[in-house]
Amino acid sequence: MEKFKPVLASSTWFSALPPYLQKAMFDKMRLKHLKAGQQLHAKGEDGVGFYGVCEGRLRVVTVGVDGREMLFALLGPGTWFGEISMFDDLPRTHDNFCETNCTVAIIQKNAFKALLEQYPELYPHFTRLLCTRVRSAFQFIDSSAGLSLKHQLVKRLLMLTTSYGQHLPKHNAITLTLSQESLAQMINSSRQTVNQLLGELQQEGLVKRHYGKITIPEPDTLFSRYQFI
Amino acid sequence: MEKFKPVLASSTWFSALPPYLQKAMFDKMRLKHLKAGQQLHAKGEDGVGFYGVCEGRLRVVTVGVDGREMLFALLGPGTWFGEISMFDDLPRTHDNFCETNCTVAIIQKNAFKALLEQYPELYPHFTRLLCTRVRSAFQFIDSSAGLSLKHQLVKRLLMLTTSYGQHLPKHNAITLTLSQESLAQMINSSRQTVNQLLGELQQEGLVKRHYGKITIPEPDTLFSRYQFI
DNA sequence: TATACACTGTCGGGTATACGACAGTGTAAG
DNA sequence: CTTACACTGTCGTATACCCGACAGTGTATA
Repeated sequence: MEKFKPVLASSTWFSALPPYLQKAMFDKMRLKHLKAGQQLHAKGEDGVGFYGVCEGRLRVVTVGVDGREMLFALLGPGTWFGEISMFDDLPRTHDNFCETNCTVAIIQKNAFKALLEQYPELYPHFTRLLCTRVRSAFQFIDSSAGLSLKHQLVKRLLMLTTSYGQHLPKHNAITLTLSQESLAQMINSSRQTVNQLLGELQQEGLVKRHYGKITIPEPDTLFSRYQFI
Repeated sequence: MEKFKPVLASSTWFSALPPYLQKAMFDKMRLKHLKAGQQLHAKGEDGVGFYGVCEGRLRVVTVGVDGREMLFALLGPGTWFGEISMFDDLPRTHDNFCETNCTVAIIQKNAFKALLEQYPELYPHFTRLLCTRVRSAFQFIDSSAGLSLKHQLVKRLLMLTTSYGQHLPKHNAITLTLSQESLAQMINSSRQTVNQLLGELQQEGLVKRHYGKITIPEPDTLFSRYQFI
């Protein structure tokens, strides 16, 4: 447990909590280990807790009426999630699988509510968290509606660089570990089309394709080239 | 002012507030009148207040990089909005225009923060509101990603019936007042295609097309036919 | 080293949908 | 009644994208 505290505290959200609240939350946590491929929770289930990723990577997925599954987000170490069902007592919004072996910290619903009761000053912090959820959902909508696939792709790449590379200086090269297939699922496209578009971006010198990886030499350049116009 | 209180209280969110909190909020409100076409706020502006619609209808819009604008939501009487910028002090997320002449109630940011300070028991109510925002954003994403246009269209129609017809029994016919053009903007499609798809739905007996209106004789039937499968 | 497997790169045909064009129809104002 | 205008209904063409197919390449395991 002790060894994961720095990871959990690396979240920009969590690190804004005053130390005594961080401690209060740590005290309510329990660890859970999951194998690759295992499901943490399913869409429609009752939410049983609030989670933080200690190690490994989780896939957040929605499955459309046609059975195709869309990759909604990748959750890496230091990511907190699952608070929505804690506040409105409604079912989970997404399916959630382990991509690798994972360790997650859990604060059970009872413990969560007890925390809020004991420390009502937590509320402003959670409203902040909810606001970031809404804003990233809106950003997601912007990026998946009405734009050409190429723009969608670029936007998604930039979202991935900021969520994974937030501790790094932005002007450094960033290498994303994900297959073209996964990228395609994120923008509801096909692997072949993604390959094609990445090829174009590579010719423009904005990305490099590797086996199972994509590197972005200068995220800023990619941003300024495609975010506008 | 007095005459709009019942409208503002008809919101399911607001009506869940205990009477003394409703009164506290009413006391902080001021009315503002706007002409058709006028802009209430723009994406990127600082948020100056929390709003409630008294009369008229507002259009919430995002404009993509290609300049095409997407209709995000229609806000009718009894709708509350604008709380996100109140909590995280970041810019507004969308453009916001009056479709008709409108009257809106405003709680200025200062007054809003004072309210929260005086009545911290408001927090759980606002977390509830934020949760509904996140959930409806997720629903929006589900409905605009990876589904056939026909499914997207049906989902959007059903969303519109629930947001406008929430006081009516669900099994009654509902008539939506919006052009096929507006519908097309909502799902990032073209008027012609929407016309075509509505034609198919009409042949299936699920909707009727009128001049500037669409009626859905049995929302439940439409739901059960298209929400699944 | 050999074998299996996952991922990438590329081609070509099929399809959904955008978009221009134009005629028809409801509605409002003089 | 006439005129203007917004909205609807329906073509045909162009095109972006999906998807099957298959060869090539990186990575892991025995």
